[in-house]
Amino acid sequence: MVTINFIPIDYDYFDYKGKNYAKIFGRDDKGKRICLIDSCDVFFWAILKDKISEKKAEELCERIEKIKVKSAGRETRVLKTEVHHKKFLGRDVKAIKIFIDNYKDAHDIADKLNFHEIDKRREYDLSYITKYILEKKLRPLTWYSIEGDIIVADDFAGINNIEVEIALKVEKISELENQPIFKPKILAYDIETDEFEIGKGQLLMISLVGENFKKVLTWKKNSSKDHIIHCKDETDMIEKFVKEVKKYDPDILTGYFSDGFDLPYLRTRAEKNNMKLNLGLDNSQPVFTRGRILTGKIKGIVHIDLFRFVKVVYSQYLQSETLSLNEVASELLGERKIEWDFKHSSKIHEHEWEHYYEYNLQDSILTYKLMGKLWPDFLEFTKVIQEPLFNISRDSMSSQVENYIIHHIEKFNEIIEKRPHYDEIGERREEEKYEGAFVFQPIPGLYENVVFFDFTSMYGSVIVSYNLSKSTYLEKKEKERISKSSKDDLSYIEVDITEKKVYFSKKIGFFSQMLSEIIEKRKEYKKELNKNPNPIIKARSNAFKLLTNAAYGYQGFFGARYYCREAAAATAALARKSIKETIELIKKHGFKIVYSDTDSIALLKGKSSKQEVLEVLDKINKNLPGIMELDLEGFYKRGIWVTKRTGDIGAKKKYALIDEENKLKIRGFETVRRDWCNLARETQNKILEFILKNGNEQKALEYLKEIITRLKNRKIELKELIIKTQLKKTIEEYKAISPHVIIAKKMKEKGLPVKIGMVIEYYISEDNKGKKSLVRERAKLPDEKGKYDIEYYLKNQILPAVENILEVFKVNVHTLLDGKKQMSLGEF
DNA sequence: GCGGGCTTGTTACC
DNA sequence: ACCGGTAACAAGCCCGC
Repeated sequence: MVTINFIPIDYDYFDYKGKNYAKIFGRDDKGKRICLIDSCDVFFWAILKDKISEKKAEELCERIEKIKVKSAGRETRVLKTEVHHKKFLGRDVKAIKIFIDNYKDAHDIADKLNFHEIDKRREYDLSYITKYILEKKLRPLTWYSIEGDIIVADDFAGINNIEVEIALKVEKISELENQPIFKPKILAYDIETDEFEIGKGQLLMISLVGENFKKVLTWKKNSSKDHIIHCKDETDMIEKFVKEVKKYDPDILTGYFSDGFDLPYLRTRAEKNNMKLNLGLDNSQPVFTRGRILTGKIKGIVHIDLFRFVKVVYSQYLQSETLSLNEVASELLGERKIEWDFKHSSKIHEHEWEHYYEYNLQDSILTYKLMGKLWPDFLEFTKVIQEPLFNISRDSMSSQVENYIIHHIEKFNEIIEKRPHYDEIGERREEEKYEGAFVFQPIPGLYENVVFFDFTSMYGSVIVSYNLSKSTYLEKKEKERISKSSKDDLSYIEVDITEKKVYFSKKIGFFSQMLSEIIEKRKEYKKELNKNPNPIIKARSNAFKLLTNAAYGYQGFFGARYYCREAAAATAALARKSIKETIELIKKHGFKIVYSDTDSIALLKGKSSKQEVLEVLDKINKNLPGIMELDLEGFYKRGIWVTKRTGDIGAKKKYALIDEENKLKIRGFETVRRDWCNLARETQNKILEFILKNGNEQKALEYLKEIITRLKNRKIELKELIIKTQLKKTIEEYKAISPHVIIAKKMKEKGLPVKIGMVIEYYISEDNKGKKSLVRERAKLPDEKGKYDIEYYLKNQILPAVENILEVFKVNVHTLLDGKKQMSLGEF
């Protein structure tokens, strides 16, 4: 028996003699590669109908214990059963815990449980790894002291063929009180190819970057540089790649979009060359699972596609308009890719190869640095949610919420709800949309001294304050039963969700309880962060913040185990009610409301002092229910709201503010929309800035005239006129062929990469400009020859971007265009 | 073949 | 299919005249 300190990094499982085992890869405190083999009880639940007595339950157990299932060459039987008092969706239930040999047969055995005493079967749809973590409490990225026996020669049919220094059969697990800092060994990689479709073309080079480690493997032109390793051919290069990875021995192998490109491309090329891409610690090849997106798993090494994590966890904080490596790295690291215009290898000049190698290397350098920068987020997310790093790096926010619930439900004695079946998802999706947030209809104008209030985590605090969830939702019958049993003090609340009324128990449910703990922790770590700024606490606080924000969406998401449309609709309804009441209260204090959207309210300070505004805020807070809280978001010198393009009413979700430090805050305007050309965006931005700074339109008008003159004289560079639109589906799927679809087609014909999610760039030219010509007929690729269409850019880009803003000052931009001297106030 | 209303599609706000 | 609804707006589509 040996004892080691161990941190679990990657989880896998296997069958041996019909039984399930977990195989956990990790390190000891000296950095040695360790593999643990362990097992846990395998069971699921049969929830009994309400009136089944203890005695009947015992009888049923006997019958269940006789069940046997034959499948896939093994026979699984029920090992034992136990009757337990559990909770299911907050209700007390009697349930039989059914222990079996092999988790894979849980479904089949569950199917055989067609006894009339049984109401529901649950927890047969959790993964073995999730079950294992729950049962044995060997949580990822946490240090443990492990006692166990060294696995020798033929144990588990030669499972020790794994390339690890120690393999242990676990006997005892105890968490270390003192948790040392864990620094994973990270290796980043990136490939370059001639084609962008998996299965086409060849690999040209592969770069690898780790700590004090950089290499570019290539079978193309020789280089005198040490870090550029020459290979005989593609096969040799792939072999060397595998060797280099094994030698470096990383915990994490990371790429950017590597699930979708680098790893499957490598795998396909290896196949074509009749060789194995045996990266796994047991020399297995990467395994790809086909979801909506390909996912590449390597045994023992955590393969992380950084793009996926950035998309789920980081994108909402990023200013970047795309999530390309270049933009994300430049925002988060302040470093960019090396410039390189893609061309086929046959067209690359001899002297250009060195540059191409450095380009390839830089991508891995950026990926490596990004992984380092995001590591605290990976670590904290993993520790909070308690699923393996591999899943954490890929799961959607709804899965993260769900996994948090699964790993924190034990103390509620709750049996876990099942995942909805295919047809159930279909039904949920067909349900009608419920009414959402309230948006205030603004009156267009320029306002002085604007104050913004907002509710902190509004939807989350509504869910907690009113106890809105699947387990607290009362069907009509239940509601009536409750109202009969306790007449004086109503033990439920009624919520009007527009199309009907719904009811929720006041007895706190686990969802609200968990969410209130999440919100509490978020507050706690935010406070700690203010005292002691550090990346780990920041990441932890952020993890709780994201969970808080996703909880509402989760309950309204059709794929959720704890989906509850009524709870989601009630959350929105109570938020609407709450903000409308707050608006009325603020009005009663003599303030004018100019805007409100979902959880924020804009009011005019008028002649009141800041102090008086804060006093009103205090008063409102004293009367808010539960944990709901209204905050001061900020004081602004000025703000502007404009009319919609059609009609005279004020546009919602479009406004611009300037704070006391002259910082602009622009929402919804073309300035912040990437599907408008830079010229229109920058012109609008400048005009908003002039207006908000000066409180009038004079300078803005001068500026606008100058831009128009420059455009009319073709003095504006083409790159300022490029319009960018994302391709959201394949070209064939489009019913309406808009300019960006035509351009995508052109690109494809040219052999350029065209993929879903790509941002297509184009400009509008003068060519084919007939009377009824469509815009798409004049759209051209940025490097395509042509004259940009001055009229189009004036009429469809510049003027629409500024006319509603200047209209606030009664300036008609169309008369400006005609060259007439048109100044403000002239018209009325 | 023209114009306006409707649909499709993208992006933003919260 | 992989979190919700609200909203603005461009461009294409389509139908009645």
